[in-house]
Amino acid sequence: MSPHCPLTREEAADLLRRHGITPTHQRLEIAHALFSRRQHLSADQILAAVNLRHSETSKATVYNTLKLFLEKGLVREVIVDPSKVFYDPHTEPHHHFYNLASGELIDIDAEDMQVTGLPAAPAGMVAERVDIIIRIRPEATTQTATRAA
Amino acid sequence: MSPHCPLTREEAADLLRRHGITPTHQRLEIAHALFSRRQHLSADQILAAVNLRHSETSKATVYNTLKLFLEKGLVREVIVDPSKVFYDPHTEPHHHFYNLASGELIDIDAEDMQVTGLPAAPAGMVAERVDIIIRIRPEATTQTATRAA
DNA sequence: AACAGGAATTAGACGTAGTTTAAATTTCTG
DNA sequence: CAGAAATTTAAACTACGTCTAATTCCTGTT
Repeated sequence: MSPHCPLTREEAADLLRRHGITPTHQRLEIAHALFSRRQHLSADQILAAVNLRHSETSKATVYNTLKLFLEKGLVREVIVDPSKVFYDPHTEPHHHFYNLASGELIDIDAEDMQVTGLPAAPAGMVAERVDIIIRIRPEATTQTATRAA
Repeated sequence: MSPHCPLTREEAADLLRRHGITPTHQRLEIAHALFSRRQHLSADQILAAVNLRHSETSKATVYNTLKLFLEKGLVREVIVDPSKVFYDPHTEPHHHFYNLASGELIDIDAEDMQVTGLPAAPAGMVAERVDIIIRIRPEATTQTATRAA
């Protein structure tokens, strides 16, 4: 596992600067929320986390900042749930388990996996990223839908 | 390529009945939209396709029907775009290219590919499905964001 | 044909994630 | 400090999808 420590404000500011982002108060708060805990959070959850004590950051800023972080390669979007996007502070190549029951995401290191037989991208296209999502669910809770067929 | 012919109303009705779905007029229209063209459509596009000539099917029915088709295993959801869900009439195991520029989805036969080193699902969990999405984009249009870092 | 009853459909109100806008505030620079 | 540029903000807005309650359709019975 990579050592993503709780990180101080100094370190967070440095991280932003290294990515060409002016470290404002709000951006530091958001960076802190994402990088201190090692989790996948939705914009909603980040907004809540940042304003836990006293409201100090607006919804617009959270969305602006996440988009900025995304462009600068600081975070990744994880699109697994039709109702919301998750932001992933882990940017090295990796994949995900997605727990359908709880909505929880679990990282899978890409090094452990091999994909062969990947077809080439269509003419004039380049592959930007390969995402593997394994949707999992509790063993006991069997869905009736399939059995009915 | 599997032979998904344009299919007559008779065949469509049969397909629905085999999946335990009462074939109503609206459901046949929707099935036809999905299965005659071999495409991935959003609910929006299906609504438009079905009502091309004269409006005859409501938004609520399109959503109801797609959910029903999903439960009965007639279609699959493809979640690649944060803003809308695509419905895929192809239910055999396969994966997708997702064209970030155009929003177009292209099937990749699962037989051609091999994934090794897939970790086991966490205790008490079963894998329901493995989705592989290859995000592609036009070669020429290079994004500046990565180079800036 | 009349009718009862359940399934399917519907318009329109609603909820919610995310975007936009225009103004206010902060930050930077000379 | 003045002025400009960048950032943040509240609030209005858009769009996908859901819900509700009423209506229509279908099927079997008499």
